[in-house]
Amino acid sequence: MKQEDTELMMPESVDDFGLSDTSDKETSGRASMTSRAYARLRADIIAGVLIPGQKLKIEELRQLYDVGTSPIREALSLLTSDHFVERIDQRGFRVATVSAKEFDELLKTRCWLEERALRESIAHGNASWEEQVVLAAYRLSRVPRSAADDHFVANAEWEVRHKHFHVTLISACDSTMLMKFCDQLYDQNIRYRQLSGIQAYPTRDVTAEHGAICDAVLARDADLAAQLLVSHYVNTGDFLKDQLDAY
Amino acid sequence: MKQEDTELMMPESVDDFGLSDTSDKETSGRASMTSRAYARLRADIIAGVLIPGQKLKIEELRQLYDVGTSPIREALSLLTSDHFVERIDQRGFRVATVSAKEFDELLKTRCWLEERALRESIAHGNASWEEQVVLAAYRLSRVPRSAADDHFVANAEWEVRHKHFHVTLISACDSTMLMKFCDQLYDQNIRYRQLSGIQAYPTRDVTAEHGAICDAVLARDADLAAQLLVSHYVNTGDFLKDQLDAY
DNA sequence: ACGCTTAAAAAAATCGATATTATTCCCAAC
DNA sequence: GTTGGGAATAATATCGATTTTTTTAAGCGT
Repeated sequence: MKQEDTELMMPESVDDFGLSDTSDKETSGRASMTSRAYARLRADIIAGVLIPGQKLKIEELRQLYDVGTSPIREALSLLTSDHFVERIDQRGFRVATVSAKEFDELLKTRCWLEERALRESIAHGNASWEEQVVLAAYRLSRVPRSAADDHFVANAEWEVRHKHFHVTLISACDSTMLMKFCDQLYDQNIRYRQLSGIQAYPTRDVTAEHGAICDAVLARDADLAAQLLVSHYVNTGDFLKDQLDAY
Repeated sequence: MKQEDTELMMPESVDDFGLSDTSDKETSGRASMTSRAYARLRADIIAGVLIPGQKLKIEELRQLYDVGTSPIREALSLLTSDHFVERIDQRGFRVATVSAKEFDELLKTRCWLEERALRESIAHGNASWEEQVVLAAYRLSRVPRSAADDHFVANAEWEVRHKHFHVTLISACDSTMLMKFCDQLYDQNIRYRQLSGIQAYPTRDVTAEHGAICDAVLARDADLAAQLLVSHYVNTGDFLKDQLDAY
């Protein structure tokens, strides 16, 4: 469980969904202006507060987040590399656009990368990794997917644990780079999930799917685990795709 | 041959090795300060002028490249996401460190991603893609690997065409994201190649390897093509690894 | 009314200065 | 001789103002 990411990250807003890994890092109230701007912008983009394609005017953001131009500009530069923001020649920044085509690519690419990462993890993971997987799966199962019983309301704690489960699955793949790519794609996917504005539970039993993946992993059945993981993503993807006509 | 990358890039220095894609973009002398700083810093890091781990003092860079602090800072932020620069808490920036372990991971990850991308390209590429591959292979073969006959001197034109060949191979994979990841890893790899300071030709016939890959691709033999491509990378990797003790 | 040129407004990019934070170095105390 | 405190120094992070560039609007002639 090493923490090699020195990048700036400091969760602040509630909609953050554990995307900025708050794990074992100094979570003191003190944070650089750049980090704060970065975290808030990112959260607002993922949450859909900032609409895809929307112009991001420096002066507006400056006043909104109450910081100078430099931190805003730096945060936007960082978000550009995360593909949450697009920089236009000499015309400033805007929220990254979304499209059904891009979502397809995203889903596909995630499957390719996560499958590879999972297979490597299964091949190389040790006992400690197994335990971490079990623990992450258990913790995820202990929390309801929705914050309300009758209709769907995103449960922040479930989001955090869900991400942690998926990160743990591939954490033994022995490639920091691959893990970072998967992380990036995961976050992109969450954005699409938010934007699709799902209101209803999916009908399938997501918890059972997680359990099945966990079992296959513990049995070191790479083919089965990979197949289950990919279906898990594709199913969720198809579910979202239906609600993604707006873009 | 679409150009979807709106990111800032503007080749300036000679050591650039075609890493910033100058393809069909406005290559006028006019470029933003940020782009210039970005391109030059990047080139200097890849070329090894800026040593791994070296502190990057804003004031120094400001004077060296003759721009204000903001563009420098923004360029460094961008390079941070490219993993060419590391940002340390509140202590500024430094050139990303290198290590044998990281190189191993890099090589491994490249193989995984490029194999997937190549297989997808072979599965989905059309006639136009085939023609582009042939053309890229031919152009690469028309230029010597070394600028000098007796000892090895990097040939900028070969570098450009080599990259273009590899980009073309996977250009039909239908995933912009995957292509970007591969691009990133390619550039990281070039940095390692530069740092290793190779002086001699590799004994194997690199041109022949490219030809073989091209043939397998045209025959739509995915297994063979993938195997050849991976060997190509692993061979080059092993060759470099031997000379990488310094770090 | 339409297109072209030009002026005014808005916004982005950049700069230089200030405030903040880390580092260094010296000196005293143990 | 080492350790700890605390200036002095150096470097970063941030801000507000200035310079360019782009966008909008207006004017003019056809």
